[in-house]
Amino acid sequence: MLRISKLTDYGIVLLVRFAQEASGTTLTAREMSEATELPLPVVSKMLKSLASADLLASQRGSRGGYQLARQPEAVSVAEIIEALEGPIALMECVAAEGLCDQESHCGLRAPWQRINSAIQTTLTRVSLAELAADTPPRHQTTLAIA
Amino acid sequence: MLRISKLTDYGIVLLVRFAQEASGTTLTAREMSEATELPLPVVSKMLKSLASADLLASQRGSRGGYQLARQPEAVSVAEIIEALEGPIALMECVAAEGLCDQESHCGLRAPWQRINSAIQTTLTRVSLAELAADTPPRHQTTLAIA
DNA sequence: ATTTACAGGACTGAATTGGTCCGATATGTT
DNA sequence: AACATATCGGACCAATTCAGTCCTGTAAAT
Repeated sequence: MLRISKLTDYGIVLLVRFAQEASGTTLTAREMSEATELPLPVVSKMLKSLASADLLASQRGSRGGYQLARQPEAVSVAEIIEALEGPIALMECVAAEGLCDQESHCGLRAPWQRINSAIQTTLTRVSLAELAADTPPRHQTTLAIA
Repeated sequence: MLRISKLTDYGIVLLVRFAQEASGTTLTAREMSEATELPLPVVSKMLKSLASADLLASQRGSRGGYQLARQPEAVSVAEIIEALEGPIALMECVAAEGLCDQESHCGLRAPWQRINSAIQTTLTRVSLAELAADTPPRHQTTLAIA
C-alpha cells in the first residue's frame, strides 16, 4: 500500500495544528489531544518523539508544553517522516549499501535509487506551512448526528 | 520508512527478469527461482499473484510456465505496485473517502491527495522496460568468498 | 498413465504497529 | 516546603501485517 504509519500521520496532524497557531504558541499534550480528538497517550507519545527529533521545543513543569522549534515554512514533510520513521527508502537496499544480500546479483539498486530520490524530492518540496495553509480553518462546521 | 513490501520487491525483480528475455519467452517457476536465487515457494507465490493481476500470462501443464502479458514498455512500476499491494496511498484517507473517522475535523485530506498523486505520477512514468535496461547484464562478475 | 506445472488456498512464525501505562524529573504556585 | 502540572524515557501488550511454507486440485503434454 506504500503508506506511512498511522503514528506518523498523527505526528503530522499535531504539527499542522501547531503551525496554525500564532508563532511561538505553547500547547500542552492535553490541549492537543482535545484539539485533535486523539487519545491523550498517543498524543503524548508523539509529541515526545517530535520533541526529541527537534521539531518541537518542549518546556517542562507547570506552564509547560510544546511549541514549534522552527517556522513552519522551514520544515518539510520529508523531514517529519524521516524523523518519525527513519530514512525514506522504498526498500532496504536504497537506505544503505550492503543491507540486501541479493545486492550482488540483483542490479535494481541504481534505478530504485533514482525513483526513490524523486519521491524524496517531492516530499521535501512540501512544507508544514503549505500543509497548514491548505487545511480549512478549525471551527466546527457540522456536528456528528446522533 | 515508507517502503514497499519485500514480496512486492520480489515480484518486480521477477518481472524485470522476464523483461530481459526475448519477447514472448516462457519460463517456469523453477527456472525463475534459480535465476533470481529466491526460494521456489516464494517465487511460485509471486508468479501466481502476477498472473492473476494479468501482468504475466500463464500456461499450465508440462511445457507450461509464465511469460510477460504485455511489452515491458507498457507496464509501469505504479501498476505493478498497485497489482501487488493495492492502491498507492500514503494513508487511508487518500485511498477512498470515509475510511478515516477523523475526516470531518482533520482537513489534511486535500493536501495529502496532491502529494500522493505526485508520487503516483512518478511511479507511473517509470516503465518495466526502463528498470530492465538500467539493470546490468546478468553474468556473474564476482563470487562470494568463503 | 505419468509427469510437469500452474491455481488457489490455508496456515504459521516473526516482526511491526498501534496504543497504554508508569515512575522519574522539572517547574511554577501557594 | 509542599503541591500541582507537565514533560521524559521507558517498558509493555494486543493486534495486525508480513514473509514464507505447504498442500490439494487441475490442466496439458508425452
